[in-house]
Amino acid sequence: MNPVTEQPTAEKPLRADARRNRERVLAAARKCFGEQGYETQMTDVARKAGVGVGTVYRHFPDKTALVEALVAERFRQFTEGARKALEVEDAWAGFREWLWRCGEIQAEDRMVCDFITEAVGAERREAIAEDEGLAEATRAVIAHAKDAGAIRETVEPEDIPTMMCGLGAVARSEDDPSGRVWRRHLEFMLDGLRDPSYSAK
Amino acid sequence: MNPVTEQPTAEKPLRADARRNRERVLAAARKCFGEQGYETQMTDVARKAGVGVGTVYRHFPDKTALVEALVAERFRQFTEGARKALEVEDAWAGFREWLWRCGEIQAEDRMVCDFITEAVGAERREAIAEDEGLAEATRAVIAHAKDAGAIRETVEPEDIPTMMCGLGAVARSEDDPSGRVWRRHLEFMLDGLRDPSYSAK
DNA sequence: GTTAAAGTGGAAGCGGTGTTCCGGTTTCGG
DNA sequence: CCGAAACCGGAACACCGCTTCCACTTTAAC
Repeated sequence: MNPVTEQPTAEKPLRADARRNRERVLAAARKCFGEQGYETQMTDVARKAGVGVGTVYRHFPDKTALVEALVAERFRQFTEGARKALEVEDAWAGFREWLWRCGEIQAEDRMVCDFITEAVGAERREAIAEDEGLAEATRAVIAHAKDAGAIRETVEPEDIPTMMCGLGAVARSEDDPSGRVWRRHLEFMLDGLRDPSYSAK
Repeated sequence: MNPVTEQPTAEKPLRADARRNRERVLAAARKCFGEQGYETQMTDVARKAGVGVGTVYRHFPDKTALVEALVAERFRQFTEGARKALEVEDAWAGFREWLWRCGEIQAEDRMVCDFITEAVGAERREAIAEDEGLAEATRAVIAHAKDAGAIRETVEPEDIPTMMCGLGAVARSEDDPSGRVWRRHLEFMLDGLRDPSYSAK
């Protein structure tokens, strides 16, 4: 009744069919956008999900909202990877494995590549990174790696999104089915970040 | 008269006004595409050039043809830079300056970034690189740098287009007016390519 | 100066994609 | 079991940008 009490957090339970369809749409979207990136059409998603376009729009106000929902999931995975990196014994190994994981994720999801390399304004990108705890987690990993002397002192947290941008552009390349190209690219970049005087403990 | 003699190389001199307009279109296109990349509209180019769209289409069959004409110019600059790299005394300095120059070019032309990172199929990209002598020049620079021990033995010519792809994605970023970000990125990549045991002669 | 060929401008055509709208259907509390 | 509310499907709509088309203008050869 009181419009104030239920203003921002107005969580209303979805009807059974609605909840099912929402999942179907999300699953279909993950697949379509993962393969075709931003150029995926809303109609494709609807068809794949076995629902009408109207249903897609009922759950997501527009294409951007759907895309951001998908991308947020991926960003959460990036964050999770960063947390794991902090727990690895050897700081360099943790750092390296984290970026590697990020590469794998990009390689198997064209949408996240498109998103990171462009597709939407930088503000949204940063907002989502912040929301999903990625910005903070990145700072932590960098600090940790620096403390251990694993990466150069000149490396800054902001260098990571930049690298992900470059890596994303490479990873979404259509003619790299084996992933050989992006792996080489990442390998060179890691060499550029590593502190030359570091040796695993 | 004989259709055979003038078949493939049928160079007909353009009328004076046509030649003038062609130049205007090219100049306008360089500016528009340079700033806005592939999303530039044909109408924009026409307006900027002070001609009708029809005139643009008279000189270039479609948008792709216009884009490729512009990009070919840039690729020629890449090639030219590579040739200069071979003449520099210190192999590492030559190599480094070349990639730096490539970065500058990408930073001031969003279209070439779009082209290198996507926008068109890889076949066209490779075809133009071949046409403009870039592929060959790249092989030469890599070989030269390796001979001098400036870059790691593991570096291959194909790694350069890959790096340019990543660099292009970074360089076209709208929020990097000073170029600080792409320069840092390139610097790290160079560190990854450089042979650790090399010292300038 | 005359005329045929070359060139021009820009309105209209067209294909493609995100989004809306609403008659019909499903859910679920009472 | 009933009815209101929530939900669904997909045709229709709206918009946008590349490309075409042709009546009109300019060039340049004779």
